Amino acid sequence: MCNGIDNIFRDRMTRYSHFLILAMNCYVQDTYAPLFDDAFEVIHHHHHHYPQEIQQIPQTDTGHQYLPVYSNFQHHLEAMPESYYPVDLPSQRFLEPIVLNGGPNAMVCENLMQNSNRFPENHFPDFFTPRQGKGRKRLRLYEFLNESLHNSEMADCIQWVDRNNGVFQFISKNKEKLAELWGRRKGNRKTMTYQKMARALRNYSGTGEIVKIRRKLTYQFDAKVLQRLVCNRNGETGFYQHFHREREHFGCDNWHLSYPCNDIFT
DNA sequence: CAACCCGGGATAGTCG
DNA sequence: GCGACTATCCCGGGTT
Repeated sequence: MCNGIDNIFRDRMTRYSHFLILAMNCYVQDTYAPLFDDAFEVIHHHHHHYPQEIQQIPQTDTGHQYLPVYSNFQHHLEAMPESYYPVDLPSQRFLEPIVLNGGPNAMVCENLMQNSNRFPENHFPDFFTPRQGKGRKRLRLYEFLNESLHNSEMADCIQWVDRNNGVFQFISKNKEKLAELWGRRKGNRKTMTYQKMARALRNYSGTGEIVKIRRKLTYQFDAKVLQRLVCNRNGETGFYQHFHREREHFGCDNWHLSYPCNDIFT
């Protein structure tokens, strides 16, 4: 990476220092490896030239590093000042969350809050929003719909009518919500609507991935497409497998507060 | 009449 | 830079 870019990132790397372990935690899961390749190249370079700044990451006498518990990465970074996840540095794993209420840790709180306030608004999501850049296959609408159909939390938006034949139906009340999620997932500037999403679905009629059924809000996957999607899911390559691995990995009920997939991927 | 459906056509973003 | 592909966006109009 060139020096110019490195200079641009220099200040940012300091700001993000306490966030890096979180990023690395994702990195080792391999799902987001492409997203962080460049970032870690910069970090590595930065650490070589500015080790004193990286060392500003607060650390405790237990050898653990504290990361603030964040919520709502998607639009605004909100650090909760009293809740922190200790991170075991060698393994890069989150430990049980703790509450810091002053004492020797007050500095840690203050430091983290100070840093978190310096995060540029709407910049954090850039790190976590799964881009569809080089080397990553673009997410297709029908793949997103298939994902949603297998997500119980989306049952109020989309449901199988005849699962064996790939027939599904949008729920009228929440179809706009699903469309909005699709738009956000793609990183659209404007809000996706059901009407626009349905237009994209109608485009599939030409290629055959999905066809319209003569019933309200009802569509059908092509048999071959459906088979391929099932194979992909069984191959443990889908997002939700990753989603659940992360949940187990963090080993805590409120893991989503520090790694809010619900927001990231919607 | 509202909700849904349809398709044309311009435009945008990504990828090879 | 270019073309293919896919999706977005807007629209007018048809159907249920």
